[in-house]
Amino acid sequence: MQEELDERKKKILHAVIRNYLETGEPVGSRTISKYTDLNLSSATIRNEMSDLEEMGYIVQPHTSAGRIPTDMAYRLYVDSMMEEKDKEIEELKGMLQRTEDKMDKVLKNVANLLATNTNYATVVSAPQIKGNRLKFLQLSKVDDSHILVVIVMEGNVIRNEMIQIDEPVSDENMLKLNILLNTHLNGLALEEISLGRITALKEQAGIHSGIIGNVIDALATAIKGEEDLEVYTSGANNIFKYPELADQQRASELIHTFEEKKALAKLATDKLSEEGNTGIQVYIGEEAPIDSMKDCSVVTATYELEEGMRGSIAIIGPKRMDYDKVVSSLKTMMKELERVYKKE
Amino acid sequence: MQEELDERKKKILHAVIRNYLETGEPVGSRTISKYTDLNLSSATIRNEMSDLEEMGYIVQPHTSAGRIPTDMAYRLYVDSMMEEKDKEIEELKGMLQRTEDKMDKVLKNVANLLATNTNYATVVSAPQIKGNRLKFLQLSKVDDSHILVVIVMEGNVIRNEMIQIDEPVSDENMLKLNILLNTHLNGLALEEISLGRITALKEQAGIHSGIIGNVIDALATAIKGEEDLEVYTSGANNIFKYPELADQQRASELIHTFEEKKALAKLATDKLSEEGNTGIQVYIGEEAPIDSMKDCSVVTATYELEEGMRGSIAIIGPKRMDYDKVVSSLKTMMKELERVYKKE
DNA sequence: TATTAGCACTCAATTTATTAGAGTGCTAAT
DNA sequence: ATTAGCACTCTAATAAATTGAGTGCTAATA
Repeated sequence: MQEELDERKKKILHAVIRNYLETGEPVGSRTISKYTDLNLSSATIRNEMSDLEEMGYIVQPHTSAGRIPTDMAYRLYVDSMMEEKDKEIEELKGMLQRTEDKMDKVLKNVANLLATNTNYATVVSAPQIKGNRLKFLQLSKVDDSHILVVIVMEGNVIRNEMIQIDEPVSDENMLKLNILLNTHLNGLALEEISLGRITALKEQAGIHSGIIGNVIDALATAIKGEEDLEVYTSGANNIFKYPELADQQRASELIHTFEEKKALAKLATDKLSEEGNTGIQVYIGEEAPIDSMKDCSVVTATYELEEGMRGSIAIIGPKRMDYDKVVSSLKTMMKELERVYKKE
Repeated sequence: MQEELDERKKKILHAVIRNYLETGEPVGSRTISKYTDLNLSSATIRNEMSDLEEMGYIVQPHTSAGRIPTDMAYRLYVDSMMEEKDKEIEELKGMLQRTEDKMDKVLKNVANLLATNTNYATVVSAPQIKGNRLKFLQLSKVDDSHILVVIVMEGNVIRNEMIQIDEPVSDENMLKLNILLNTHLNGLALEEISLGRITALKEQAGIHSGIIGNVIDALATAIKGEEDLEVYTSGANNIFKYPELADQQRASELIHTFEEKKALAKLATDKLSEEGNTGIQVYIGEEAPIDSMKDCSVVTATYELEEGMRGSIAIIGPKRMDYDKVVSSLKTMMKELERVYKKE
């Protein structure tokens, strides 16, 4: 299909897209003829548009209507026509400044900021830990039948697990257990905790060897829990601002997807694992890996807090989303996020 | 206004309500005349309905339409006409059986179950701790500039806080700090940690008195964090199943409320603090304390896991919700929840 | 040869008119 | 007290008419 577009066609296509982004209505030849600085009559534009349609960049929803851009046109637009406009989003900067240091609050905040700033729905996934190495363990006696296991992993991710025990453990023994476990397990990744090691540990634990098993289980569930990914969403109701998404069927599905969050997690991690890609991805319509988003565009970005701690942000809106703004918002936010977070 | 309703009027009103619950359409006199076992002609019904309208129990959306119940009628229905029908919901039982022991997972699960079972939107608020007494503290050295504070409160609620320190602390000193803090603070509620106590602690801490301040701060934020209430939602998209709620305006507002969760938390705790009320509350229309729910009914229930650990569940649907089912679902769920949770 | 004015034609969307039907209130008969 | 019967009302559904934005094509123009 598409031969190269000459300069004029590009300009016209650009005008059609921009106009459609603003209005959400099909764009007619007369509009373009007035809108652009090309000074061409509507008839000429019509001819050109006819060509563009043939090439697959625009379509008519019905015979006597204006044109709307196809996914292909958006793709072209996103790939080549995008101009940065950082200025508008400078305001975002510094808004993160005085936030708490609790990661979940920060991320929730990021989602909110982006959602209100862009008027699209936003998804932020918490960073995943790559290696999942154990930094240290801390057992504490809660009461005679419960022990609290605090697990600190690399990147200072902390998990708590409560384990039940049959008979009380003396304070000295608690101390011994702590030392025993830490000397043997610290610095290990989950995969490295072999059955052999566990048996060795148990032998050394003497009377309380049963507890070792419990601790290992706790460790496993904690690390596993770490894997099923926190996701923060905001601005889901923004979809109602775009008629093409707001009808019941679609809205219901989208809201459901947002509530479920599972599919979103997938979306977030999808490109995340790929090679050193800190870039920005744009999925247009069917390109998105989620069914309910067939009529949306999704822009995702990957951020990295420290080596191995990477999460992602996705912004979901109608296909006619303001790609420029979204992309630069994301860029600013990511820079800001990394800056704030790395300094502490 | 309302004088007492005679038996027949009650029956007719009941029929109107039930019918409207099912269909969502205004109910005409003929329908009632066939539907009930009263064997009255439509004309008679008409007369009675005219009376009921005058009394404020039903209204006509327009002159030549059937009648729909007013909030007052729903109120009457809920207060006096409700029959239990536990059977249908037996299936709910046991579904909680094999869940994990992580509170948040369980509650999320409860929300899901109720939402799918009732087809209404569901909100579950995590239990709040009444006294906020400190069970014990545990300081652990993470690295030379960070100490992890693990805070265990009554009811085995656990919080982690990371504090920064200027100079490294030796292992012995860590141990001393731990003992010092625990001997002085255990069993205290936040309000009881006076400035006097803090100063005394600092004196005894010697070189590391600065850390004491940090720990107290950590304690404060942890307990404060405990206060701003976790809320789990599910089935928000159920509102699209009821045309009277599904129009853009309303849907958008509702979804927003659901996403925000703040207002919901309010809703949940609203009646919670009141006297030993383990009962079920029904808010109809304007009765609800949330603006966006003017056209909804809200049924809330309070559950108690152990002394002082109380949370609440709310189910939100159209005014014509199936009150019977919702109430008995809630009852079953609450029993189940308390049973499962109290046994461990 | 590229551009443009002009015009007939198309088709969704809006408006207007028409009809159908559900439901009421009232009256007179039972 | 109840009910059959009928005129009346008003929404909702359907059909018909109108509007208007936009197109494609052709012939004139630069």
